[in-house]
Amino acid sequence: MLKIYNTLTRQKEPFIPMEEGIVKLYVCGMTTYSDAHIGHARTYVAFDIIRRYLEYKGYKVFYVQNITDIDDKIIKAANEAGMDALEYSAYYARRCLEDMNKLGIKPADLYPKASEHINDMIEMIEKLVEKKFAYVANGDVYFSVEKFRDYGRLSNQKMDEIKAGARIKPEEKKRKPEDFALWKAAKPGEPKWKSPWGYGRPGWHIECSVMSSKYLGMPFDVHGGGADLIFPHHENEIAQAEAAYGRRFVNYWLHSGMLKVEGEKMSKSLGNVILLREALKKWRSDTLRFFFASYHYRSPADFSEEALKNAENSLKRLRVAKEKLEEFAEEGKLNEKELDEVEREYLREIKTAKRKFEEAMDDDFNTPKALESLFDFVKETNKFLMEKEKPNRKLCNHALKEFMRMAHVLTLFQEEKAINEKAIRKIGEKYGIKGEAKEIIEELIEIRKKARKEKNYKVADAIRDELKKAGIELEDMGEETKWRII
RNA sequence: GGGCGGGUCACCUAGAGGCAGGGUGGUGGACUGCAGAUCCACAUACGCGGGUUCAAAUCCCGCCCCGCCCUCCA
Repeated sequence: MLKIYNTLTRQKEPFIPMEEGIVKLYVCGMTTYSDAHIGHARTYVAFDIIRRYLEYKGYKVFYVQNITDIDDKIIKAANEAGMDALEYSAYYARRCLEDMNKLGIKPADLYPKASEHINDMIEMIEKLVEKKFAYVANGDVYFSVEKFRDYGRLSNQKMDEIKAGARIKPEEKKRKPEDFALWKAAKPGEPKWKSPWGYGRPGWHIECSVMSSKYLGMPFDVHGGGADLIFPHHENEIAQAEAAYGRRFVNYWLHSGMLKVEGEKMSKSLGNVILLREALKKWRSDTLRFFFASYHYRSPADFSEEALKNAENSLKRLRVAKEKLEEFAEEGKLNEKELDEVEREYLREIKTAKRKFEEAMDDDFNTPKALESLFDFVKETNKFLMEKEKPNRKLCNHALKEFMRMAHVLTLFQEEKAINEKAIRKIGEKYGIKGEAKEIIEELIEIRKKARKEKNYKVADAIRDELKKAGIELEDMGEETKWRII
């Protein structure tokens, strides 16, 4: 039974979707006025894993993630760059999705853009005005927070506390400080759309209420986002949608913890914002994903050189075991009757690991705990392969399949590692070998084998070192030498 | 000031009344020409001070420290 921590109730609740077997998931996407940073990466990996686990459990997941392409910051940045705001945000939206793709995130089913849903937003705002939850002031439209009784429930704040922190900016025409804009009258140099209140543009919060309910219905199952969005963004989303339609908006609210860098918060003023594309130059995407998976999604995570190095080493342990299984694995139906006692024991361990994995993930997507079961699995695999010179190939195949199913939920081992062709060819040249990188490696291993036989360890070690620098690790197993990409 | 989440070995991270789990790193052993990988073993941890309890990392109170939010941040 899957249990999920619901921000709305501040406790873990059994997960029951509206429609059996189907999960409707909405996650707040990016405001695209610059490249994605590793904080975005953290959030979207977290929800990618959540989505994958739901799919693992057999749910059909419909995943919607919006793109905010109308926003003060976009307009400001575009104006500074002398560009059209929508073109500017489209450019960054493309880059952000590209980066997420490189990170290895499974794309959402739909990426609706705010600018393409203006009419839907106007409709919802009209409804709110009609129902007196919103008021028009000089071309602006504001939501009247005091009209919505439940306001503050998600962020667990009392109204007077919210009021105490609220301000009215000079250009705003709202009646109460806690009110928020649904529609803003156009100013010179801003993108604008025609509305019943004159030309203008939507406020930020309305797009999510509109697009999520449009594509997922109301109520829908899961709404997620970074913890920084709980207030006011998600609080406002609830107010808008529930006031407009008079019924519940979302059943489960999920929030991912914030990412720090070297123990400090990541901020432009500290100058420690790390862009995802920069991080990807330094770390492999699967290292980054392992790193994110090694934290529970609700906890704050700390991006540090040491922690990433740690992740890299840890992941290698999993990978080596996986590759060992791959060597023996052979398609075919596993016949349990053919197994001997050692093999049966291994089969039992596989089942145990899988059970523990599911228990961990069922407990509010506890990925660090789920990783434990993968490491258990690896230990048992290593022991098993150590004991069996010729392990049952079907059993290895079965083990590999089970392992990969779990690993894939945690976003691991999705892509084949590429050989650094250029570097290998260069080494090949040195030894007078031509051809495909793989052939070069095989030949180098032959040369080295001969050298080792002659106890010419200088040559043998040189080849090993050079290959290692080119990303190929050799492992001597008696007579045999195996290689792997690192 | 208010709301929320934290402080667990050298490092990263689970656990939330009953011998503190996993990974990285370290040390020793097996294997090895060496290295790597692997296995076995070992060491090291619950921020501080009170309280409740047969029993507290876990519950309560106080304090210190860190992070997030408090009107447009994932």
